Amino acid sequence: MQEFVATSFKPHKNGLNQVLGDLEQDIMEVLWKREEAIVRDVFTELRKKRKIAYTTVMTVMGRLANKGLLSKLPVKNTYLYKPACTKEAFEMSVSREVLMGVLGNYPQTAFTSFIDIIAEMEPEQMEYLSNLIEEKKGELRKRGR
Amino acid sequence: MQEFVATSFKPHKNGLNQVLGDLEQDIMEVLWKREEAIVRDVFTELRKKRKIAYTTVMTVMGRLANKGLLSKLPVKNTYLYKPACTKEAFEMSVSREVLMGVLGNYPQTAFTSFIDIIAEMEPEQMEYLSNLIEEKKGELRKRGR
DNA sequence: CAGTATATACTACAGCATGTAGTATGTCAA
DNA sequence: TTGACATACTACATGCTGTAGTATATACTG
Repeated sequence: MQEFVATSFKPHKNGLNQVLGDLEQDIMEVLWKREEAIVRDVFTELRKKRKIAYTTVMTVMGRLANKGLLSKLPVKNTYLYKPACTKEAFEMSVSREVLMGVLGNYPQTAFTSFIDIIAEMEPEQMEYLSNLIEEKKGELRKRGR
Repeated sequence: MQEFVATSFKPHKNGLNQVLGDLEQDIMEVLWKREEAIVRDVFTELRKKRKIAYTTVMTVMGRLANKGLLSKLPVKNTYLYKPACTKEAFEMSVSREVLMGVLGNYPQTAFTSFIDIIAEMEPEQMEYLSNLIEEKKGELRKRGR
C-alpha cells in the first residue's frame, strides 16, 4: 500500500467516507466484497443502484490505483483490479494515522478528550483502559531497569 | 463558535495546519497572539515575513469570519477582528471532533490503536494519562452513587 | 477643497481533489 | 469487416484555499 491512506480525514462523515469520496468509497466496497474485479464488474454493480457512465467508473478506479488503494494487473486485453489491503487493514491505517496526527500534535488535549469520550460512550471500557495503561507502565518500568 | 471546527483534518500536517490552510493558520496565530486586530495589523505582521497583498489578508480574514473562527465588529470606518475562541479551546474542539470521528466509526480499532500509540510514547506521558484516568474514574464513581 | 492614503466589497483566477463523462483509438471475435 | 468492449486522454463542474486586482467610499492633510 502507499505511504498514507488518510491524507484528509472528515470527522463528520460516516465510515470510510471519512477519507474517501462518495464514489471512491462505493468502488472500494465493491472491490472488498469481490476481492477482485475489472472495470465492467464494478460498473455493472454500481449501475444497479444509479445512473453512471462506464468511463466515470474507469477514471476513478484508475485514480484509486494511482493512490495505491488498488493494484492494477494487466490481464488479457484489460486490467484486473484488487484492493491493496483488506478493509480492516485500511481502517486500521486510517485510525492509526488520524490518532497519531492528534496525539502527536496536542498530546495532553487529546488524552483528555479521549478519556472524556470513552467515559461518555462506554464507561465499562474505563476499567479496561486503566488496566491496559498500568500494564504498559509495568512493562516500561521493567524495560527501563 | 460555529458548529464544526474540523471539517477536514490532515493528520500529516503540523499543528493547526491540520485543519487550517497555511495562510489561515498564520492569520489565526497573529490573532491569538494579539487578542484582536484589524486587517492592517495582520497584514503588517505577515508582511514582515513574506510578500503578500493587503487584499489577500483581508479576503482570508473575511472567510475566517464566515467560518466562525473570527468575530468581526464594525469599529470606526473598519472592522475589528477577534478570535472566536482561544487557541486552546480550538485545539480541544479539533481533538474532540477528530477523536469522536474515529471512535464513533471504528471503536475497537481506534481503541487498540490508541493504546499502541501511547505505549510508543514517552513514559511521562503515560504517567500523565494514568493520572487522568484515575481522576476520571473517581468522578464517575462519585456520580454513579 | 484637492489629493493621497486607507478601508471595504466584489470579482476573478490558479491549483488540488473529486465526480462526471465524451471522444479517439485499439483489439478481438463472429 | 463490423460491432462490442477496453483503454487513454481530455475536459468540465464544484468546493476549498491562496492570491490579488479593481472599483468605490471615506477620512486626513496641506
